[in-house]
Amino acid sequence: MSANSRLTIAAHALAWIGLYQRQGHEVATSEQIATSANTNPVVIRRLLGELRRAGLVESRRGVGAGWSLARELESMTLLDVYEAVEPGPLFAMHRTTPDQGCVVGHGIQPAMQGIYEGIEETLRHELARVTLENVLSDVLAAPR
Amino acid sequence: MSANSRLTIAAHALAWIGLYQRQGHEVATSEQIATSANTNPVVIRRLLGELRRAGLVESRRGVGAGWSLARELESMTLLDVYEAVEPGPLFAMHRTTPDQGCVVGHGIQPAMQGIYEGIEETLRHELARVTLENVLSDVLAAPR
DNA sequence: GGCTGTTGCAACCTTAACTGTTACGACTCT
DNA sequence: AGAGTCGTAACAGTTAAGGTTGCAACAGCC
Repeated sequence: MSANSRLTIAAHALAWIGLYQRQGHEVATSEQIATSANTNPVVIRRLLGELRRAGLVESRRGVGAGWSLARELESMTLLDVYEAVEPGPLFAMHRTTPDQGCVVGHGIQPAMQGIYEGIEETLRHELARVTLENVLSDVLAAPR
Repeated sequence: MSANSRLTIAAHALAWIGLYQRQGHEVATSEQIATSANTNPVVIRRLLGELRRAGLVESRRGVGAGWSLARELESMTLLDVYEAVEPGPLFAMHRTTPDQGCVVGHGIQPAMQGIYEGIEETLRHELARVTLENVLSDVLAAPR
């Protein structure tokens, strides 16, 4: 499957901002987060832009600009982040419509649709069980 | 996320072979399956090759060649198919190692690893609940 | 023994998504 | 006015998947 690191990087950025704010700072810059995640600031800005549209972070422009949390880490779950950065469904249907004259070709899409919906619902439930506060705690609990 | 139709096509192929065999035929050809799935026979052969390595189907060569089920549809689950055709994990880590000198950069990977493993375990459990017999029943239950 | 139909597999192209990078305008504080 | 940072567009590079063509290998049949 597509090795998709968007959720990982987004969680990284949120944990970084949260920790930085607890250390007394107002805002974090995309430059700082990018250094920690070992990537490009534009990548971080793009991701945080999606999180802002979802109401998870806020940004400030001008001198002293940067990013801050819009809510407490306790109130954010991985599901919130997942929905903000992952557009499509987990499993896709055929790229081209199967043969509707064939019994299987005709019935396969509704069948798989129903199955996939149940599975994705379970996935969302699991993602909703993990808060970003949990993530940060786990991060800080790592042996050094 | 990656729109990955491999699981869908593999399930389609298995359901097709299963139904065809119930209609009294010995083997199904990649050509027939490709027509039903509206794709190329080589794509089907590649997928079925992976299912054969997983012990789900068998192939015969020469005249009268084709594919047949290696087990009953009742004994195959979507997890079997998923493991056969999806190599990597659902969520990926950073493409480049994060800054190990940063607390978050150092702890994020083990933290997310643990979280992701739990989620994937749940996903596998859900996939294991659906047999290919369930899939075929749903296919045949679709309104025409 | 040759013919035929199908698998097995390699090679290549196209497409799509994501990442990385550069560039520059917009904004706001000093 | 200057400076630092966001916002965003544009483009190249990478990877995975799907689609296509071609052909050798195989096995049954005449």
